[in-house]
Amino acid sequence: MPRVRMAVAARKKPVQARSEQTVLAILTATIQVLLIAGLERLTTTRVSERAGVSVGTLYQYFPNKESLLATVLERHLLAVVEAVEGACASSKGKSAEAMATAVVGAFVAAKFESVATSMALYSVASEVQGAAIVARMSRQSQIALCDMLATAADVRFSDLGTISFVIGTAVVGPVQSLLSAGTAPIEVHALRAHLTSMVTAYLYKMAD
Amino acid sequence: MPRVRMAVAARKKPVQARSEQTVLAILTATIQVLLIAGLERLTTTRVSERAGVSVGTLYQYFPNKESLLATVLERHLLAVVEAVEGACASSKGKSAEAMATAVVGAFVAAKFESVATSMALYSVASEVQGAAIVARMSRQSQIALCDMLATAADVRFSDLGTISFVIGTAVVGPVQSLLSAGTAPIEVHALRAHLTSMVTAYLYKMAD
Amino acid sequence: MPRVRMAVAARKKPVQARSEQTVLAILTATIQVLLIAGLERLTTTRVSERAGVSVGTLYQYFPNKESLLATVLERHLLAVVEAVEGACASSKGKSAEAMATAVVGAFVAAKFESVATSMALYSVASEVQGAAIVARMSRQSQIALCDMLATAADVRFSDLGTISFVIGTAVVGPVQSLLSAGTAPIEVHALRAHLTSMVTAYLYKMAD
Amino acid sequence: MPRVRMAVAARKKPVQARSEQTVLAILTATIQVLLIAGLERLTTTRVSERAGVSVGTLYQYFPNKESLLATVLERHLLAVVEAVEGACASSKGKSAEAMATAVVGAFVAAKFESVATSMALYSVASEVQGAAIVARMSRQSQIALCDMLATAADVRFSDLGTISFVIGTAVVGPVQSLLSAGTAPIEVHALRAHLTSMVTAYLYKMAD
DNA sequence: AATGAATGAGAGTTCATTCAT
DNA sequence: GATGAATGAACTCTCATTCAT
Repeated sequence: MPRVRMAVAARKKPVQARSEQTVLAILTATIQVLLIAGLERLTTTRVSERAGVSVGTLYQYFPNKESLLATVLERHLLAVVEAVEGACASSKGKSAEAMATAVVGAFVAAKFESVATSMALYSVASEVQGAAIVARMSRQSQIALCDMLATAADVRFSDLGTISFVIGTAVVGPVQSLLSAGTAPIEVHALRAHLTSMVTAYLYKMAD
Repeated sequence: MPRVRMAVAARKKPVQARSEQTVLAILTATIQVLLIAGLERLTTTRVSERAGVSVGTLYQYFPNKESLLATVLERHLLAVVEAVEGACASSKGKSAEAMATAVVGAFVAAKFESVATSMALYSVASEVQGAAIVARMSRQSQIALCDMLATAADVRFSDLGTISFVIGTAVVGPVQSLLSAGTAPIEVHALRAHLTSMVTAYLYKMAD
Repeated sequence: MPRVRMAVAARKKPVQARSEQTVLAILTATIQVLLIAGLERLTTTRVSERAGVSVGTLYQYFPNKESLLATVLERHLLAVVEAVEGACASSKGKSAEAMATAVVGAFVAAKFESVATSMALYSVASEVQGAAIVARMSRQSQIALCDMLATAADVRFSDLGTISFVIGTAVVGPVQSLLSAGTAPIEVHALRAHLTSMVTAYLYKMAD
Repeated sequence: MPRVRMAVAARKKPVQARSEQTVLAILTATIQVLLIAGLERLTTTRVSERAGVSVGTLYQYFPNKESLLATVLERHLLAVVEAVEGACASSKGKSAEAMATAVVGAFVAAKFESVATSMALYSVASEVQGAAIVARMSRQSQIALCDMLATAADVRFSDLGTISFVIGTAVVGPVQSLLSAGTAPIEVHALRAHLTSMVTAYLYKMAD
């Protein structure tokens, strides 16, 4: 998708600077339009207007609308996945409880750091194209979870695949639900505490 | 939507029967189109064609496309919620483990009973209108969870609101993820077992 | 146009009574819908609903929507023309001033007797079909004017055709304008007086 | 040269020129379709086809069908009103007869200069939106008539409001009737002569 | 590179009319 | 005769995308 951008990146410094700035403006505008107007009313013209460029310019950087949305979604999910991967990497060899605390903390922090973006992308994620990206990212973080869990200091797991799948997907629901709820039914720190407890309890229960 | 039907109800029995049949055909066709073409390519014409009726007929029963999708979504979620409510009602006074087993079992069964519908409605649920319906249904089942958990024979909970929120939303993620995954990473019965374990472990950990 | 109605009329008394009642209800409903919703939003369904009959019944009396509107328009214009014809007939042999007074008075009275209908039909009159009816009715009253003017006691006219055309069409504008004006710029009786003066002055000026 | 600043100014000229041409083509096509097909069969597609542009282009310049028709109507009426206003302005201080001759002449000339347009817009004028435009334009020319009549050299009027209302609306009927009549019942110059006589006679009769 | 006017397929929706009951 | 569900052609309007400038 970001074919053009990458191709240009390696060559011209000033051009790249301008391009990068333009691309960023477009991506930011996309999220804003998503929040203000919703996915259904998101049009390429509206995005380009908000970004302060012409439609033609938008199409110079993104081959079509779909790729624009895919890029926005991917960038967001990548940030979340990287946060999770980071937590996994630095928790290797620790106790299962420490692992649960680190991973849940990283995930919740990443999601709530850019609440607006997270909310805006909720609908994009369930489009055909979006679901695939979500699945890919999901798999990626499950691998990180697997790697981490195998090094747990206090316990040993026989079915790492299923366990990491369950953990990786179970924390998403509550967070998304809290994000999209108009009036928050519970506090963020309460959610983090509960999810940590849940994952911890689950891990020790599944230990051999 | 059943506005016309109700108004007519007192007068024409056979007419109503045909109407109901027509409405059902349209709802079924909607799910099929959702599965085959996706939300983006779902058009009222496509739905009516597949239902074997004219577009005009579709609009005789649904004021607009949005209401059609909302109806389909609501019907499905209502079935799921009712399954959960049923499990909650018949598990009152039992142990926390029995409760977890019953609720997770009911939820997974309901979702996998109509896999096609569940998958098809994934994208509808994240539309503006859809999110509200999901939220409403979610709240409804959390109330049932609350009522049930308060009667647990072996444990007592201090923060029922948060606990039922977490349980109600945490099981959704893994199930949805499994449904939308092209190739199943794990088995359904394994998922049910793990989710049951997770909820059970979580409940006993949160007990006072 | 009123084919069906006439055909039925000659045969069955009770049927005719019911028919006439139904037809009248439909015609009345048409005017009401015209006033409430306007020509653009007038649908046969809306008219039949308001008339308290089914669409099918409407189509039993009027072959199509156009004929319904034509009938309503024709009935109204016929009443106006008959009023003018009556005034013309009973003013034969009188002075030009008496003629002007009688004709203008009859026309204004007829138009303002059913203000609602007059207003409602304004738009119908300019449809293709409507324009023809208006033209026909216009011609009919011009003939009456001609016949009357030829018998004027105090003056004699050489170009009766043109004079009756001008009189017949000149009084329409001010009346219609007053009807459609939201806030009346002048009073009805002032309008009648002015129009009478205008026609009188015109007639004596055109006298040989 | 300072590209950015000039860019807007320099670009807009040719672009605007083309736009103006496109808009004109659409307006002309609207009148043609109105004449050929009538208001009922005037569709935005039909208009754009005749204008040699795509529907999308039409909607780039007119937000909806209604505004297209309103623009066409307003342009025509404005021309007529300006003709009347011109005649009024240059007849100030003259005799009432000179005033009548000038105003009737200007009105008839303006209407018959663009016979096609005049005829085409007859039906548009009676639409909801159209009636308001007609009323506004009507008022505007009545003001001009008032101003002029107040300066009459040979007579003085006590009820200028009513008189200008009657004159302004009375001349419309005969002209419109002549325009829409398939076969002309009278000649244009005869109409002008008679209307002038009528208005002149009326004015002197209403003089104090 | 940037622009934005032009495109036109296609979407949602309406409504005059029919016809089985 | 009366009914009103069903029909589907036709309409208005949108918007992703292109391309001459």
